[in-house]
Amino acid sequence: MSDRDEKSLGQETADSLPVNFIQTIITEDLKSGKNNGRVHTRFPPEPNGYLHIGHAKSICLNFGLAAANGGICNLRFDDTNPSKEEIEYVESIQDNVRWLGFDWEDRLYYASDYFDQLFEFACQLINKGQAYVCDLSAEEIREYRGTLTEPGKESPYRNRSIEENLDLFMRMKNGEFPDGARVLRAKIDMASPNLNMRDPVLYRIQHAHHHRTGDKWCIYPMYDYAHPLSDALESITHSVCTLEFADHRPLYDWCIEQVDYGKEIHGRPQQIEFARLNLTYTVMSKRKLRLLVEKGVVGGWDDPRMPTISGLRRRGYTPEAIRDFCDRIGVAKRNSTVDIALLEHCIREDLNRRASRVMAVLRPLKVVITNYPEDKVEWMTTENNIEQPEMGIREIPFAREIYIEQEDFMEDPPKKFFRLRPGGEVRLKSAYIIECQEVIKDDQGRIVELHCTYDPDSKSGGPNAGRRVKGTLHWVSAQHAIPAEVRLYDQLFLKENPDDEEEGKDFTSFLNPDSLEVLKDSLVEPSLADAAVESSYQFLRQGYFVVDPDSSSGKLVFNRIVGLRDSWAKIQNKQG
RNA sequence: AGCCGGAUGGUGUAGUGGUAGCACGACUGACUCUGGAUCAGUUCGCCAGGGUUCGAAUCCUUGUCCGGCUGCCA
Repeated sequence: MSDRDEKSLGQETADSLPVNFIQTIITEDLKSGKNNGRVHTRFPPEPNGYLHIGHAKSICLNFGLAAANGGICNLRFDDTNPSKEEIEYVESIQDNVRWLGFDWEDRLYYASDYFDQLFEFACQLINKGQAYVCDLSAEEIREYRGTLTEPGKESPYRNRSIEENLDLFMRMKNGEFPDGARVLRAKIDMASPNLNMRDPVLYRIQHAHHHRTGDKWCIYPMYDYAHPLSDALESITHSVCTLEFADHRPLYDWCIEQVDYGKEIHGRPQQIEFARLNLTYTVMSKRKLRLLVEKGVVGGWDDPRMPTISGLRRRGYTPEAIRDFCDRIGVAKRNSTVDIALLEHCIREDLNRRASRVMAVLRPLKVVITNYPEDKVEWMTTENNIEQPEMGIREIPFAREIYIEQEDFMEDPPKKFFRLRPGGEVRLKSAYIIECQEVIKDDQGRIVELHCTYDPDSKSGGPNAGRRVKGTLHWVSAQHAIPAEVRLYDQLFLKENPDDEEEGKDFTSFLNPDSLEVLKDSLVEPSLADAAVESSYQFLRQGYFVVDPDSSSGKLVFNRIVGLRDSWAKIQNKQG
């Protein structure tokens, strides 16, 4: 593991990476002796969808902060709404967090673990006169709440007796009332400028089957009530969440303050908000991602074009690259949109170091080397990673008939085209220099084959290999190459900010129709025959590719993770 | 309109009263049996006005702009 990898796991933060404002708060807390020097964070996903790269930021932050300060981090499922949550999601979330490289050890919790205590706490609030059962309908509650500028008005049920509230709440719990008939509300302040404090709902009736508690409950606590108290019960010290919860912090604090959950032993958690991650050319909301899955725009939550952890994994991103990315984007309170190019940089940097170089021809063009013996096969030596000599060398077969990339030949090339042209010379990587003698075309005038000659004196590694030509091409031997399917992925959206939905358009109208191109007739060098699923390679001169789980014995499928930086493409763009 | 946040190069992020830095991108050039990688270099910034101060991105003030909040979602 590199230095950076260790750092991002939090074992080492002292050097290089700038300290974020949350670490500053923790450092001060540690100095002042707050929480007895404990640092305890949590990652609290709701199991209603797959995790995405934005969650990775939160995961790295929470686990990283804990580890960097000698603390611990819990994984807790915020499963307070059974109508939206599923077991599939709790499993995928655990997989994702583990795969990213984080370990919650024995601290896997569910908000539903606390339903009994949460119920007791609610009774406690009722007994203190700080909560009441309200019979207003959802619409009435909305009307009574007032607006941003006008205060709300008190519910007619606000001053029920403690006994009546207790009785009603118990009967809510016992299933005597239908969904929506009554709620339990906190008695705070209907005139508060903060709408969250205008007697917020604490419990609602929902006759729904819960994936963990089954049919035991038909009342479920709201996030604003369950979250602070779950934090408290887990002795969380720093409860890190995203910006939109800042307005809820007074309510968070109210719950912590009013409920007697054992502050002496559990302490008081502090909520701290940071800005969620946005990425160019992608959407991040679970709702929109789910829509893409449900409408079949993509193949599933793990489609390689999705910004989900599962999607990135299948695309070929590594945990190291994702953690590095999360380290680099920083943590602040200002909303911002990170350039997707930074994510791509991170995976290129990681794979450049680790991936073996191999030869693969995506769109094959046949080349016959006319002066090369018919039956001869030479095994050429080539390095697995020229910058990492310890990764070793391997042998690749060379013969009279080979394939090169279609785009590496032009009959009438523009300026600065360093590849093969009629009468031109080019080196075949780790083999010989060849010269193009003849272009063979079919009836329609399409180029189907090239006849070339090779310079026997130019063999790579040989005594006379020093002769230089401008271009070097990758290739595969026709008789040895194995077929492969290659899936070329591109951005899912054409618009930099797909959330910016202009008049009448929704984000799906910005979808990139060419976000996936499937190549069925690609050819790869024979050493790849047994390539394992999820192993990644650099296809020389082209990019990084990973073996997709759709592969089976005899049928290799590769996903393009990311292309190499391509200065030729830039030149072409400039030339128009 | 009320409350809460926030404004530093193209993007992200440091700097907390003393020379505005780092990363990504872009652009030059060197090197190259990957038009990759690497190396060297260039370009570009403190939202605006006023004030405090020897000195302000930083403190005060006024304004502007941006984001969030009116679920029995989280």
